[in-house]
Amino acid sequence: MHKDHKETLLLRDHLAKHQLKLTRQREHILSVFLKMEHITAEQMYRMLAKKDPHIGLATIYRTLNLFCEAGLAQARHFGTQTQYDNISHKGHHDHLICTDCGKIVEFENCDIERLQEEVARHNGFTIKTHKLELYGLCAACRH
Amino acid sequence: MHKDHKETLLLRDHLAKHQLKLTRQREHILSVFLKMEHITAEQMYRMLAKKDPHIGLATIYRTLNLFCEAGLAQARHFGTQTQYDNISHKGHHDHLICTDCGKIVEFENCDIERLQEEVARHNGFTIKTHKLELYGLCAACRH
DNA sequence: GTGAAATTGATTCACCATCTCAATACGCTA
DNA sequence: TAGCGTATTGAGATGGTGAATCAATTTCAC
Repeated sequence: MHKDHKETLLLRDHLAKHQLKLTRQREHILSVFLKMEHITAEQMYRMLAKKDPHIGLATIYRTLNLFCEAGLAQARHFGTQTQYDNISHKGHHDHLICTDCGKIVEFENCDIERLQEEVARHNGFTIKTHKLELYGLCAACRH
Repeated sequence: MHKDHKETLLLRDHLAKHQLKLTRQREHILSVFLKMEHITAEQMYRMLAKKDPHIGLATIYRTLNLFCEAGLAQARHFGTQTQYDNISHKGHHDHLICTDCGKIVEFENCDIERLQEEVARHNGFTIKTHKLELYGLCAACRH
């Protein structure tokens, strides 16, 4: 008996509800996507090139947007590119960025997240995701 | 006696320290920028067209990036465009953004800022600035 | 299996931001 | 304030991301 991921079922469900079809390409893209916390279309393209060299970039963009509509992914603009975050990876990371040497430290802080929820509720918003970046000097560059 | 904005002095200081020059274009762009809380290069271009029709888009992009380096502005990618935020509008650094209609609510939360300092100190960083964006649905778009 | 309808992928397109480079403006020095 | 070295400008070219096009192909309900 073959057991599918929760996300696979979610996708099948979305496809069925919208008269969409399950294709070889969509399966391959999903299987790569589920392994990653976040990915860009270009990254996906390079990763797929090994197994299935003929999947076009257009299909990847379309499919990642489909994942967003199906509730599996979330698009986030980071620099000039779009990152597609895997929603099922709940551990969000925020970034400390050194403006001098470019070093990046990832962190997570529950108290901050709780306060964010509070702010959002106070303004009538329901948060889906967030981006927090702290810019400054790391210990090494302060001297 | 002519009294300059704090931001004008900050810009002059940055220019002097980096062997850069104060030009008519930079002055015009600064004067428009200071009136706004945030602006895109395109918006700036249209606003300047009235007074100084021959300022090129390239110059606007270069100058807004210069403002970022001088600590006057902060770039933020929203949708496909880049917003340049006026940092001097203190207490309006952070944003609640509706992913459906694009509505932006600005907020400030001292507790969050204090926790950010704490996280930074814990990692040996000294914060100069930060960027916090919460994405979700506003009250109207939730239904 | 058959056929209507969705999907694919090579390519083109649209858009934003940056780069190029000759012409020009700034500002230091005398 | 004139002269000069250097930064800046602006028009256009360039690059890079993501979306649109459309003929050929694949899926799936029957």
